[in-house]
Amino acid sequence: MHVSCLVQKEGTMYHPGPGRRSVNLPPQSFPSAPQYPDFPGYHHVPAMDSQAGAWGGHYGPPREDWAAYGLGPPNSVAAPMSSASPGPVPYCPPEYSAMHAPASAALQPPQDDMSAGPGSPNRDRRHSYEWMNKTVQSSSTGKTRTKEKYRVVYTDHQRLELEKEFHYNRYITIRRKSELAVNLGLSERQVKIWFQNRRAKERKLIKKKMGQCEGSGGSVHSDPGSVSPLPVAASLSPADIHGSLYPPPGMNTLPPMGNIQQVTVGQ
DNA sequence: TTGTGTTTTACGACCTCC
DNA sequence: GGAGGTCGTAAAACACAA
Repeated sequence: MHVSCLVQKEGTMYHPGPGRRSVNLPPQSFPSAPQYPDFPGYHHVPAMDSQAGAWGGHYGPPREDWAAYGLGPPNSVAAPMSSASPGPVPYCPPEYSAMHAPASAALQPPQDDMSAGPGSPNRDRRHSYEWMNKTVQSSSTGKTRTKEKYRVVYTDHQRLELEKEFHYNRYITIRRKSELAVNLGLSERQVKIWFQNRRAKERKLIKKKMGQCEGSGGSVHSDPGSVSPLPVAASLSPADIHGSLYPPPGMNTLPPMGNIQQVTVGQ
């Protein structure tokens, strides 16, 4: 498979273009300095570079969608972290670093309202997460619904920061999860589920695009060793952090959760 | 408008790991 | 047992054509 095939298409996913769900994001610039001081385990893995596939392949080409976001390190939203020690450099593919905007300004404050102008599709979403403190039970089905509404729509700012975090790392650490939850006004559970859904979405997209590539004459195996067919293999997994190969292609493996906790807790 | 298809949250079931 | 993982799915939110 040629990853570019995937990237090209995925690039439209969050592109604030004329397509549906135009996010109307304001221009933002984020500090480019590597962050994640709390997570020294996310070192850059040279082996992944050599594989030209993991991140490099899948996310190699500059993504216009992220450029449109003023792509930067994902945790720029976490103002408290900016004051933390720089710490070890997290995993960051060269291509990603190259895309970083100059560290001219920190992330603007959550401007949920900013992008929700009269014509913004967000105008109805603002503060859509205010319901979040209730736990109700569905009267009809008996299913427990943790919220008053079945689901809420996250604000563009929330999604942007989550996407940035995801772009930076497919697996969020406990600590980052907590920080994101606080900074975005979400629960940790929501952040966790968002990442789960996001990974599922990526897998789905890649699966779909793999089929398209194959159908269009492209060979999935044309670049052996460059990238795993599974997106999870293209991400930095907790096991990668510890230098192990993860996951075996096509294997429904789970990240060693204990590793995550060991890495993130108590630092 | 309305109907339809897609995407986005949220959950449950089941799994592995500690 | 609890944590978080994937997978499948429900249903709201959304985009768009008719």
